[in-house]
Amino acid sequence: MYTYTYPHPAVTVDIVIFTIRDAQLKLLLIRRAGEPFKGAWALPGGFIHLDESLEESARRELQEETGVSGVYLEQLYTFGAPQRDPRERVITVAYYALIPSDKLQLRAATDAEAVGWFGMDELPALAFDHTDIIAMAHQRLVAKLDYSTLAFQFLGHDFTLSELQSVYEIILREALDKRNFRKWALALDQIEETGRERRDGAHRPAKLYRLKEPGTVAIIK
Amino acid sequence: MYTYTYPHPAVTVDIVIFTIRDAQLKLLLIRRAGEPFKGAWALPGGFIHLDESLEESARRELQEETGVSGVYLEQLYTFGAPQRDPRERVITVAYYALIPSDKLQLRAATDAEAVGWFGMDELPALAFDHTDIIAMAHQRLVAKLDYSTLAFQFLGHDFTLSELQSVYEIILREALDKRNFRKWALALDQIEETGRERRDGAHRPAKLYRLKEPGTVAIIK
DNA sequence: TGACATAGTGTTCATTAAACACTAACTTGT
DNA sequence: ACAAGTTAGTGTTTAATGAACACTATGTCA
Repeated sequence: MYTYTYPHPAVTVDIVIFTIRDAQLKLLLIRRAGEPFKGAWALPGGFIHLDESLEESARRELQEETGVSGVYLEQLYTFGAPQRDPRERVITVAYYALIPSDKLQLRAATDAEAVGWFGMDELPALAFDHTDIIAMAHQRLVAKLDYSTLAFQFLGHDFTLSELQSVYEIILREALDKRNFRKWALALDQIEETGRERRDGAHRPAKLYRLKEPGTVAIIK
Repeated sequence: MYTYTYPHPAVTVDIVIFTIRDAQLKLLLIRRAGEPFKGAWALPGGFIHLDESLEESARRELQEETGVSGVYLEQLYTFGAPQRDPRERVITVAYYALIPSDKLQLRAATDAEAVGWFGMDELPALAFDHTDIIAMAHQRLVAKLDYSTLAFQFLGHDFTLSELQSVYEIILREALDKRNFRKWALALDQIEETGRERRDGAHRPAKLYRLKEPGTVAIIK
């Protein structure tokens, strides 16, 4: 038992984990095992430990749910409406993470049927205020495409320009001009040729590029 | 006494309250009355009440410290390093607020010597991690000038274009071209002439403008 | 009525963004 | 071996936006 002289809220972290899969922007949901909202889909998350920072909590949850580490993770917003959890006052610090498609295979079927990837258009009913959290994460993601190199984090260590363009087109839901896109991407001075090529299918092979500073998301313009 | 079956952190809100005064961007600090950091300057803030939302907590603190309400307030970031408060685990949800200069006179001397306005260049040593919080708030403020009409919130109900330009110059710390600035400001389609003028001093009077939608901060371009 | 101080006003030039179509290189099937 | 199919790769022109720049207008006050 833990006692305090004044009331304390519980604090959780929830994570919106985005990836690109089957030419769609998808996010990871887990099916709730217990009450409240038992059986409903919800964002992965959980209570923070008192000896870890908020980001450490988020990375721990991310690791537990997907097995991945070292990916892009950013604090999104803190949600704390008094009745958002029917049990007690729970404040959640929401994060969002971007996972490159090639890290996904590592953990195809995690935990039987309790976890699933959902496209933004096919979200099920969600527990708590998780619909709001996802909406805000999506909004932030789209906004950041405009002024940062965030989207590069969806790609693996090396990638082709067509793959990069495809990430943008999927998230923005619009076709982009190939020549203008390539000019723009190269002018950012964030990527360089690896010297190798990707060949997959009956067509000309594509040059592979890599980020000059893989971990970094640059603010542009 | 309040007891829980697992440990809970304490949750506070802290507010970076910006205003423009004496041709400087300033923020409000209060001198801590109790331990820890007794006597040090700190951001206004306090523990949340369990029956109010985070934003309500922030507005309550803002009201208590400055007497103002109805001003721009936005959640900034949540800080939760395990040792940021020596007493117990405290997570703080930081907000920032912008106060028009003309609302300031209402509360010239609040609480004797316990409160003061400080320019960004003359910040004293601060309690907790408040230096980090202020740095992030300042960064956000500057960034938002570029893509929103946030800065308009520093002005009163009506204002001249020169006053508006001066807000930008103070925050950006650079001189702006008058003609380009005016063209830009009018092209935003966010302000309109009131039909009145401000006359103050031995020179031509300036037209007064007002926001078309006073409460709103528009995202531009 | 002249000196002073801030308000107000357009044009030119440079940079950036948007539109647009063909050739190159590989695989596969005949 | 070559034709068909598929994706990779490449420049130029035009429109829109941003940056630089100087003078006149209108008030107050001595």
